[in-house]
Amino acid sequence: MTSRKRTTYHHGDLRQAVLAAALDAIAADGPGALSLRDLARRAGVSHAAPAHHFGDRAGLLTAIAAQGFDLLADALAAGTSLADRGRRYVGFAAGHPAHFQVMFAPALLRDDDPALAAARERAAAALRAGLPDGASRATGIAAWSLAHGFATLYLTHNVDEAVGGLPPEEYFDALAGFLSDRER
Amino acid sequence: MTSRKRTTYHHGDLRQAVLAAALDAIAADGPGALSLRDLARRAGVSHAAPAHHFGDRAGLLTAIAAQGFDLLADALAAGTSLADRGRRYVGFAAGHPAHFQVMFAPALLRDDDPALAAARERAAAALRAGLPDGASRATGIAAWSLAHGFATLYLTHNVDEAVGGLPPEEYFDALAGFLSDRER
DNA sequence: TGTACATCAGTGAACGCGCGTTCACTGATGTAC
DNA sequence: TGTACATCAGTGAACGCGCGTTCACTGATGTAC
Repeated sequence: MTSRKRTTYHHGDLRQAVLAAALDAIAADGPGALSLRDLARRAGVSHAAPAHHFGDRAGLLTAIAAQGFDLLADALAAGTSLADRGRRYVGFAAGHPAHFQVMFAPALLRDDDPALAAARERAAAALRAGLPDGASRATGIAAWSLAHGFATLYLTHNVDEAVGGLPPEEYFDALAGFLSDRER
Repeated sequence: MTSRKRTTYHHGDLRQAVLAAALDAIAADGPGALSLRDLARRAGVSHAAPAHHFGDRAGLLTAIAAQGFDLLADALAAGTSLADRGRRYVGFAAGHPAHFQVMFAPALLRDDDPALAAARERAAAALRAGLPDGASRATGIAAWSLAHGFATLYLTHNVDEAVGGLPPEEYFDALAGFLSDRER
């Protein structure tokens, strides 16, 4: 998302450009390294401009997290089974690593943001909807933990060797088989 | 770990004091917020002192991660079964949230640090040792993912409601039952 | 079609702040003799 | 037991830097008439 030189005074879609720059920066260096001035530089815009759209760092990260939960909800909605939703969960994390990191870094977010809460609830509903009828709450948490744990270990390079070059969601198919649908 | 007023010029064990202050700060605000000057303040010591022991922020966080992997290896070593090791994994995360966060934040660490690599390998060996004879590599990754995912979701307050006030490792006992020991 | 005006996005200079780093230093400790 | 000396931990003043924030501004856009 390197910006073409602007010829007009107005950017056109600075909000999107800043979001995209932020996702790049987070994927490269983690969310801790983010500064609004750096994003302005990346977007080719004056240093004070990003604050116009997001207020501050927490506002920007909160917007990213909300967008992430929305994307996750969308990805899960098309799932056909519990295992398929797990696969999609992992695919989302691998495809949107910056979103995923920020979504689960509560110290960086404005937890009281209504858009964030709404998106989070959409995603939670999509997760619940994947469970077979009559499944216990623990079943859902086990499935979520398995997918979330694998996604996290994958993103932190703790399972590179086992996964090899495979798309991680394919490797996850094998893992999903270990989850029995009732307690033993 | 609020420091008593020192009466001697030398601190005695500044290294430990800085580590303890760092763990407090990380547990409160996440590892991104950490600064060496702040830690010096918390430890009641001049601002340049922490650099004496750790070099810089990455050095300090790397030391914390290495210590964390050692503690994890110790905790796992006493485990008696795969489920018990899962329980201990979760107990470790809940009892050492700052260590746990830092251990799995590769962007913040010096990945080439030999002490870190050694501690990480100790922990990995302890994880592998928990598997039944002849278990597939996928079995191990499934078990690790389940425990790691639950620990992460717990620490990020995503399963507060389900866990209630229970120690999370107790709640995890129920989850471990969902993991069958062979692929279905 | 033209003009006036409100609104909004982005600018750029200025500020104060906390940070990491450097460096000459000082106080404490341990060891050699 | 005493003294000299090396080593090491911690000090504190100074520096330059990037940051967020503020503010008066300017350029572009849309709407009313």
